[in-house]
Amino acid sequence: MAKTGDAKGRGDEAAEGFDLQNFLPYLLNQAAEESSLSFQRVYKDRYGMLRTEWRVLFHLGIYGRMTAREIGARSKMHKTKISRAVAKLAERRFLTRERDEADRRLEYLQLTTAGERAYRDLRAVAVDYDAQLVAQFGADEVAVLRRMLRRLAGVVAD
Amino acid sequence: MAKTGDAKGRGDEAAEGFDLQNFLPYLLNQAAEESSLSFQRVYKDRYGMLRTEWRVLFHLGIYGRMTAREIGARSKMHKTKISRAVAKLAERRFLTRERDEADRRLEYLQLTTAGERAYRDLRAVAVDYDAQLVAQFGADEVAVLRRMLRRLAGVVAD
DNA sequence: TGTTAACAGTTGAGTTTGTAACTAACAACG
DNA sequence: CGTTGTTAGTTACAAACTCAACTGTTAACA
Repeated sequence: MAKTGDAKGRGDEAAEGFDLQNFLPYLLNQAAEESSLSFQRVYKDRYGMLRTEWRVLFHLGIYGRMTAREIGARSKMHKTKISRAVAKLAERRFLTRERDEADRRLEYLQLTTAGERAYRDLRAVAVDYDAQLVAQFGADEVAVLRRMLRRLAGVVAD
Repeated sequence: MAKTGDAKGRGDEAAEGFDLQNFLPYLLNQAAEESSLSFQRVYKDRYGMLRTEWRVLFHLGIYGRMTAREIGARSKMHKTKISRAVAKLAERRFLTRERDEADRRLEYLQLTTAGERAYRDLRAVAVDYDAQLVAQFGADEVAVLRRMLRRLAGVVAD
């Protein structure tokens, strides 16, 4: 009933041929889910982490000591997600929290040695993943893909 | 502390410069979330639908009458998600369920007139979105992006 | 046939997320 | 100072998701 076979002369010719597999939000979600799977398995099985947690771990690992607010600004994750992720990471002794005495609303987060170790381990996996990807698609194509994704994500600067 | 400033001579030169904004699973998730937002607002506000629900709606709208199993095969959504989405759509009279008498495990799903109407409405929004995207990025780049995403998603054929 | 395996779809328990309201601390301005 | 507004971060509750177990049905094959 939806697939009429002759789409001409109805007033919605362009829409008739609509393909879900070309619709970008859908396609992006599919690709994101698929590409996350292998990496997810590692941080989940090896450290019992959730997506939000490895993200926080990586932010601290890469950029160093910072507050939850700064992580939110960089990652665009909602503050409640970050709050819970930080609580879990602290509980597992992957990070320490230190109150800013000048502005007592702020709390500086920093990886512990164990946190650093986990970060380096997972980072190695991520680097491998990227290398594999470049090998499969070619460096140029991957560069184009990254550039477009960054624009889509609305990342202006870092 | 993580950013040492001189990464040479440590044995992990490649990893030291690791950038989250280049890591594809992360980048894909960011882009997917961002690009889903505007469309999500429409199907949520206008029909009170969830992501899974518009997906089922679109599968039936585009490909016509089919079973939940087929939707799962095409979309790679888990069957419990589909089951619940179908239940909601049926409750709202957007689709009808019809048992296959030859194989009574199967249930054919089909959009009602109201379901068709909702589908066409949302499809128009999706088509607009795509047009806007092509205008912003250029048809060639969008084509490249789609092709790569399809490969990443592991879509072999349809 | 009778038994066992496989499949379509549903349900339930536990976990994670999203929204909004909350606490505590600082800022601005009369 | 003191009221009002804003910000960092947490918590409560409802909605949604995951995973495993379940029902009902067909298939396989001894």
